[in-house]
Amino acid sequence: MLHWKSDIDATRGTAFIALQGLPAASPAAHIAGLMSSCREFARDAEIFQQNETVSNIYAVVSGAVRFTRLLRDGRRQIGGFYLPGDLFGLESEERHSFSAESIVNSKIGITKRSTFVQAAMQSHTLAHQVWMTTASHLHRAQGHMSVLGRGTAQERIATFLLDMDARLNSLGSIDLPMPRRDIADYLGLTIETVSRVLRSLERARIISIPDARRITLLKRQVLCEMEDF
Amino acid sequence: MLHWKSDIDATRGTAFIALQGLPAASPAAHIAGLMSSCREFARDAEIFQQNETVSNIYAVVSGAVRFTRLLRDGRRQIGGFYLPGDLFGLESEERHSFSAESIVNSKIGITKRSTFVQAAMQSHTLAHQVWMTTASHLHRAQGHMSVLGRGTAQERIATFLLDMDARLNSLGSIDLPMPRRDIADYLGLTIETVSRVLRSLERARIISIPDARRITLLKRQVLCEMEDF
DNA sequence: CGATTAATTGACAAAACTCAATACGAGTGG
DNA sequence: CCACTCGTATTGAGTTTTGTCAATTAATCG
Repeated sequence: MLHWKSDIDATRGTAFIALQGLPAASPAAHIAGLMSSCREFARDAEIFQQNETVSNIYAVVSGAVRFTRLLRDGRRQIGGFYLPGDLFGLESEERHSFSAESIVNSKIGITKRSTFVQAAMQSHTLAHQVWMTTASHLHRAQGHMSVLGRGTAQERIATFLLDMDARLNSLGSIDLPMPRRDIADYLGLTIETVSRVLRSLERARIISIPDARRITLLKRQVLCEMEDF
Repeated sequence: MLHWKSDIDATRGTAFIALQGLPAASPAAHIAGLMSSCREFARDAEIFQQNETVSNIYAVVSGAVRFTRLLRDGRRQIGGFYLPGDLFGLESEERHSFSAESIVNSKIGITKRSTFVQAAMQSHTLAHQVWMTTASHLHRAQGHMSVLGRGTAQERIATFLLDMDARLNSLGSIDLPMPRRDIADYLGLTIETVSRVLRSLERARIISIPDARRITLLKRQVLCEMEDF
C-alpha cells in the first residue's frame, strides 16, 4: 500500500510519459500530450502564489495539492484539493486569487499558458475541454458553497469523507493526504471541531480511525444520509 | 428613479435589440447578437429548474435572478445573483444543479444551447468568451466560498453590500432587488441575523436603511475594512 | 381599510469556537 | 531499543456567536 509520506519516487521523465498513468477518462489525460515538463514538489512547497501572474497550467500526476487563500487577519480558506488526474491553474484572470501548495511530495505536469492558448486556438476539441475543465471546477465550487453555507459540522465532514473516498478511489479505506488543519480550513471549521466530529462518528461505529490519516467507512449509507443535497 | 417593483415595461422586441442597453464591456454584449428571443418573467417565476436538462443560455436584460439549490430538508442555498448584463445557464453538465428564478419582474434574453455551441465552433473569439464567462463565474464562486467558510455574519453582510453596490452601479445608494430571505440564504445566515447585523451597522452610522429594500452606504471605508480578503 | 406577507426585535438554546491541557507518533540521538 | 523532542491530534471546560421560537411592527396588495 502506497502511503503519502513515502511517495517519493526517483522516476522522472516527461510529463507526457508520467501522465500515461492518469485515469483515461480525465480531461488531464486528453490534454496530457501538451504537458511539456514534470516537476516534483516537496511537502508544503508552493506551486504558485496568490497574486502571482498566471503563466502555467498544471496537472497532478501523483500526490495532492491544496488550493488556498490567505485572508487579511491570517485566517485561511482552502478552496479545494487537487488529486491525481486533476488539472488546475487554468484561470481567466491575469493573477491567481489562490495559492497552490503541494500537500505531500507530488509530481506535477506543467505547460505554459501561452502554449495552451495557442493549441486551443487550433483545436475545437481542446478548447471545449478547457471550458469543460473550468465548468467542472465551477460545479465543484458550487457544491462546496452549499456545504459551507448550509451544513452543520457533521454534514460537512460526511460530505468531505464521501468526496475523498470517491476521488481517491479508496473504496471505503481512505488514506488522507492532508492534516486536520487543511480539512478544517477547507470545511470552514476548527481542527478541534473536525477532531470531535470524527471521533463521534467513530464512536457511532460509522467510521473507524486506525490512524489520524486513515479513515475507514463502515456505514457509507449513514454518511450519505447526512449529506444535505 | 426606477424601482424593482415597478420595472414592468410593455416594450418588447428581439433580445438583440433589448440587449443594446447592456454595458458594452460585458460578455453578454458581445454575445448579444446570438440572443434569439427575449422573455419577461414575473416575480418569483422559474426560469429553469434544478435537475432540468440544460437547453438554453440566458442573459439578464433587466431585473434580477437568483440561482438557488433546494436541499433535502428544505433548506435553501443561493449560489449567486444575476444582474443586468450577466449571462447564466452556461453549464457543462447535462442537467442544471441549481434553479434560476426571477426575483422581480425581469427581461431575460434566451438562446438555444445548440445554437450557441454551433456558433462557438465557428468562432474562436466566441469560444473564448464562453470560457471567460464560466471562468468569471468560477472566480466569483471561489470568492464566495471564502466568505461562507471564514466570515462572521458582519463580514458576510459587509461583503454583500459592497458587491451589490458595485454590480448595481448604485454609488452608495443600493436598491436591493431581493428580500431578506434571499440575502440570508445567499450568505448562509438566518433572516434574523441579517436583520440584526444591518440594524447594528445602521446604529453605528455605517449605513442607513430608509426602507428595507434601500440601503445607503455612509462609511464605505469601514465596510471595506470589514471584508476579510 | 383590512388582510397578508415581510421585517424586526427579544429571550433563550444550541452549535461551534477559544483556550488550555494532554496524548500520540514519527523521527533522532544516545 | 529506549528516551526525547517536536509537530499533530485529541479532549475538556467555558465562552461566544448565531440559530430558534415567539411576539411585534412595518410594508404591500387587493
